[in-house]
Amino acid sequence: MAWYAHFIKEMKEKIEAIVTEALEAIGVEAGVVHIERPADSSHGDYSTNTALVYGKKTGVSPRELAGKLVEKILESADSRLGRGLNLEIEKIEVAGAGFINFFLTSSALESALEKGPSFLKSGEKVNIEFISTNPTGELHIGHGRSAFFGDALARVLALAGKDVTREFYINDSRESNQIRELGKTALGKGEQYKTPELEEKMRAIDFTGMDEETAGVKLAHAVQESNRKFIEKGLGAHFDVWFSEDKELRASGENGKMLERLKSQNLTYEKEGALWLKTSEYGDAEDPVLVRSNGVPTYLVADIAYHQNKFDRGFKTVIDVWGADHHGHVKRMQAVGRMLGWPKTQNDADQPVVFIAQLVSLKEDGVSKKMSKRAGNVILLRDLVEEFGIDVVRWFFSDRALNTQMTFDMAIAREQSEKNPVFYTQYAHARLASIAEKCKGLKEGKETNFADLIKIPSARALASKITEFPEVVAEISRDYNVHALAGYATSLAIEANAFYRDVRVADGGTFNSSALALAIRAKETIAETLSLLGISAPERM
RNA sequence: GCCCUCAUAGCUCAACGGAUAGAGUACCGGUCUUCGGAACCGAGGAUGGGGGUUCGAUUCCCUCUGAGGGCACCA
Repeated sequence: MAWYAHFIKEMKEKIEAIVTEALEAIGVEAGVVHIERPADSSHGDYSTNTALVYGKKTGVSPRELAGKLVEKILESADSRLGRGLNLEIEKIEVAGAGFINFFLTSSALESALEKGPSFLKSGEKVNIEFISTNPTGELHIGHGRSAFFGDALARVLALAGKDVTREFYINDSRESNQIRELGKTALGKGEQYKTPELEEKMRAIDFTGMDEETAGVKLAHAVQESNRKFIEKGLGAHFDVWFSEDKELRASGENGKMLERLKSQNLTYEKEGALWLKTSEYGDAEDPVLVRSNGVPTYLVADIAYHQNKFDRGFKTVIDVWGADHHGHVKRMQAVGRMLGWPKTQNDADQPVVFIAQLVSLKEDGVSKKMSKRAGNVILLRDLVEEFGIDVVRWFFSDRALNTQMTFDMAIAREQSEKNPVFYTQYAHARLASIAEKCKGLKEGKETNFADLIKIPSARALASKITEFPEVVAEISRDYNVHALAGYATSLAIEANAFYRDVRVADGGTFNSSALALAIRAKETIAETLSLLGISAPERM
């Protein structure tokens, strides 16, 4: 945990500690102190708005308070923190409305770069379920959001030290209407879900003698199998568990057990021949039906049993990534969670933790259209990947927040794919790789120490930006803003290109060793960030 | 009718309540025998309307307008 410890546990927290201590020395009761990474490198490596926040409480102007704080920090630095502070922080200044900016010494930056990133393993068991498309057809572009968000989030959480299980829930219960409809189609008694691809799968199966449910499950498994292959090979998303509703909840009797439990705990009642669940007593808008009047359970029984199953397997955090068309179920499942006593998250939030991916709408000739299978205007994820490549598609879906409403225009997608920011980032990586390769055949030149190198602003900005990596990962593992990865990768590429412009690593027959080391760390950090997004970092393009 | 989400540059998107609201793309001007020009530098261009809270609001609250989604004995 060297680098992570150095910069999060030591540097960031150390600054937080000395600011807090300075506040107390002035006689201010200190609460939360925010330490940030300023966007502008001229504002230092770390920055705090403490004086602005506490200025009013002390009746002093923010700038004046900031000045006092800096004075206290400098005063107590040697006695309280020893010589360490002087070795790591070169300059503290008051700027703007009253910000206090901290500039690291070159040796602090250098040692951070040398140590490289590593993370503290918490081993907290996290389950993340995503995609979970019905086994009635192929994945379309709407599934792309939850697919790439879930996959990248799982990668980030795993890197941040959590024990992550990625899970896919297969809605293959023979009791579901979808499966029955699919069965009808299989037996030639319906048209639901029929596509050329589905018909091809139907021809490969002998349905004679099967009832609708059996035929539906059979066909669903064929669809599921090809979807699974596409998800793994085409999308590069890996799942640890493929959870079959039909086998592991219905056939195993878990659904029945859950139903009995709900009844015995007096959480249900009968009305109009159906069995209802009292979720409204736990914050839900209205009570849903658990068992229909025809005796068949609804999806809800299985969904409750499924989530209970996850908690029973020891997961502390249970995450679901759903489409916006399911957002109405969030409150319902969380009401069930309170009902059954599912544990809260570390931040005392309800479980399951649900992320809602806004739906994707289509645009053609400037006109918005609703994506509809029946109208035939569905864009399959498969087609997108085939046309643009997985890197472009992944970036396209990952560089924006999950709650943005994206409209998809194929013409714009084509135009943008050629000038996609992902190429910009990959290009910066390839360039750095090329430099490193070139230096292998050269001798080390003179006067190449790091302190001199980072006198060049772009070199310093690049070094500082690289050291942000573990903080970016840590922050995403807290706030789940996966799209910040794309932004970080882009800013790394921007800094790398500026560095390339200002610093010659290889010149004549020799190379600058500290510049080369910085270039290599930049290359590795870009690659690692892209890899969290599931995007490749080619050595040459 | 009720509920959820969203509205930022011509376009696609950023911005823990903070510093001059940032990128990419498009358009305009420049760099140019390059450690890889898929690059670099410069210019113009934006917070839907109206209130409120705050030292400070794109961000929080209210309201209006517009867009998407939900409100099944479908999943």
